Amino acid sequence: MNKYADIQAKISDSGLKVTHQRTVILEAVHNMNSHPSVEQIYDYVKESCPSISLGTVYKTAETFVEKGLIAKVSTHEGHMRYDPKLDNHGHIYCTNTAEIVDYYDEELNEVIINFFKKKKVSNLKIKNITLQINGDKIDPDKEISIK
Amino acid sequence: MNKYADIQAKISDSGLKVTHQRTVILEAVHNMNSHPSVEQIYDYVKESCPSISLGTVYKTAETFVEKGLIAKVSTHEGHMRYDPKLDNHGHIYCTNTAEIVDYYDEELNEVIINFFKKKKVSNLKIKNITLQINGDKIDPDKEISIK
DNA sequence: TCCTAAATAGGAATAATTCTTATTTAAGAA
DNA sequence: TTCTTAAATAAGAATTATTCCTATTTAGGA
Repeated sequence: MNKYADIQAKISDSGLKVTHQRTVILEAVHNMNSHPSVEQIYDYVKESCPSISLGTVYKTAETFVEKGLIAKVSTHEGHMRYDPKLDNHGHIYCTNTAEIVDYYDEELNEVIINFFKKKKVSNLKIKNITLQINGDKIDPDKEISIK
Repeated sequence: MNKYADIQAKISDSGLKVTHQRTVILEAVHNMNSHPSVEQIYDYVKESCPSISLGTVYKTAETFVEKGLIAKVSTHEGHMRYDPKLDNHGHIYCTNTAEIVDYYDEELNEVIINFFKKKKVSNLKIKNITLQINGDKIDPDKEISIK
């Protein structure tokens, strides 16, 4: 019984060696629920892996992005954050609190997908499409909702 | 007859002192036609203002963003670039060449605007909405087109 | 022309990220 | 299981990006 079994399966399936560092880093990105930065991942994984080095976290996060295990999101300020969710969704970035909030809308997805079906982008191999809303959170103690 | 007249009017109208540095920096962002980075702006303006300091370019670019004279765009890699165009448009970011290409589509604009009219985002003061397509340019010598 | 608050140059300080290399380790082969 | 080896990691140096500090300069109003 290994609580990391599914995480390790993902790493292995992507063709990477399963190391303790990679396991805890991928688990962190999945469980932190906050689009963490490298530094935040580092702080989190030090609990279960105190000797891990920051360089390893940088390198591993990028490796996971290359392998399609996680996604990266760059904030309006140009800071890199990581996201375990690989499905189509948008991001709200709060410029005052640095929070990233996911939002899902099937209709909006469809409209965008249809747009790029109809229009032809030539000479470009599209990797991803991101719709990001940037703004200030008005009351920092309350949630942002979209409905 | 001052070739900077319109540029300087913009600076002045936004409530900022009109300095030579600000003038050439704003002119650079408008005329470089390439969503330049701070470093690129710095190299460009050194021609007409050799003693300008890099710190001034950093500070001035951010000041212009605050005043709404230019926009900032963060690439998929988290690097900051500046954009003189303030109207609604999307960006294609080429991950292999670091180019940013503008694209305009009235229909897509409308769809997105309508979405945010219909849906209510609460507790957020929206500053801007960006739709960015990230991908590799296939033939680096040819243009990207969208039609 | 004078005055003053704001802007700038220059460089130091800090932060973010990548690189280097010796050591360790995963995982396949024997 | 043990051996082998290429790949991964730790640690910290190096590099790059950005901000900060302060003395000097300057725009623009009085």
